[in-house]
Amino acid sequence: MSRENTETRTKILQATVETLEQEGGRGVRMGDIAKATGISRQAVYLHFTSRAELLTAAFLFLGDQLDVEGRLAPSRSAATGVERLERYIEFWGNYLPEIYGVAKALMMAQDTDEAAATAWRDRMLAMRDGCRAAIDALYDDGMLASEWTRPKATDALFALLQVPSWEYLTIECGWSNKEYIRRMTATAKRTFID
Amino acid sequence: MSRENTETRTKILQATVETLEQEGGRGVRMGDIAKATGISRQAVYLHFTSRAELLTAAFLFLGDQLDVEGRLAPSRSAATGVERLERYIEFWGNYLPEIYGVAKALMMAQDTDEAAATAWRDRMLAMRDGCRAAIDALYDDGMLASEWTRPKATDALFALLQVPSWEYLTIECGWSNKEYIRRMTATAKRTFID
DNA sequence: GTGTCAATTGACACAGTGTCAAGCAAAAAG
DNA sequence: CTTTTTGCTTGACACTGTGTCAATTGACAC
Repeated sequence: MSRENTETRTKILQATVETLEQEGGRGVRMGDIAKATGISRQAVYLHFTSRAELLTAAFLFLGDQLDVEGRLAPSRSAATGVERLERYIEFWGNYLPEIYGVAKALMMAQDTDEAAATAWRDRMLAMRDGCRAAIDALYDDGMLASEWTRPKATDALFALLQVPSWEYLTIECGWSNKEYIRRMTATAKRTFID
Repeated sequence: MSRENTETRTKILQATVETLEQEGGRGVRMGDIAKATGISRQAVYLHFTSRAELLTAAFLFLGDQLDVEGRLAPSRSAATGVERLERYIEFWGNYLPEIYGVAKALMMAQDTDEAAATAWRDRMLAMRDGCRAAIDALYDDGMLASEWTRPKATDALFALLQVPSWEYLTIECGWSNKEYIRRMTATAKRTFID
């Protein structure tokens, strides 16, 4: 498992990300990834013990490539709670389409694979933390609507931003990503700000 | 396929519903359902051509058992748009936990099975219609917030009520069902009513 | 008795994951 | 310039779960 940072390992991850992105996360088998990488199926297992581990690694790999930390900076440096909320939703709305393929595959693997479930949960907890920070910032400004406690508002904001919800609105309903961000921001502000 | 309404067919559906409810829709195989029914695995295939067909039939069967139509009546007979919205969310919040097991199984089958995907989509379109009706009623009362068109508001309301969102808030975050209904109603009212 | 129908049993094809062992080729080490 | 090591290949195989097929049984109907 995970023979350090071999060149091949990176090529596998790259191919995984590309293939999943292309297929929308659906129906991608270990053999497909091997073929896309240009190696044998068994070679993939020399670097990743299981499909779940590969998907998890690919998700983290993509996160690095996309510079999540850098993208979160505008939200983190916001002057007000409202601004922080706005910028966080904007980050999320721009980030989601880029991770969608890999995220979808990991979500789907969740159903049958315990390891994938844990991995996905961990990743989502990290995202939830951004929601918590935005809500806390609102609260510190005295702007959090009185009906919400901070934990409940965090739960609700994160629920609002769930992947399936984005999936439904953009892919199913045909909303543009810009519209998704605009309307979700408006909804969040109406919901959480007094 | 579907040899009319044999007694065995009903027993299979009943066992399917119970088993899925019990297991939260996860990890239930054709053989498990056969065992729960007290028949052989092959006998199940005498009544349902595929797992997808069985799950779909179980979903409809459960819908009848739970009297969806009857439960929707309060929302349909609401005097005002606001009331209609409130009652629809209340219906949905009480309905969802009861169908969760079967719904989850059908949702999961979606990922690999085209027939299951279509079946689930159809069922959800029916539910979406309730959202549309509630939004239309609001609009007719002149209460729909100016930033929303009726179709967009329908999309958004339905997205708010997605199964994964409910799943997250109740199962993951531990919200009671009552709290889910209360907070979702409040959120919807803040979002869609001017 | 002879059909017919529902269900049983057991075998099997198929897809996909994951494992194992033998071999091979090129780089590293003596 | 051999030997060893490393990374990969090839091919076979176990396992799980779905769906199919054929032969058989048992009951009830005519």
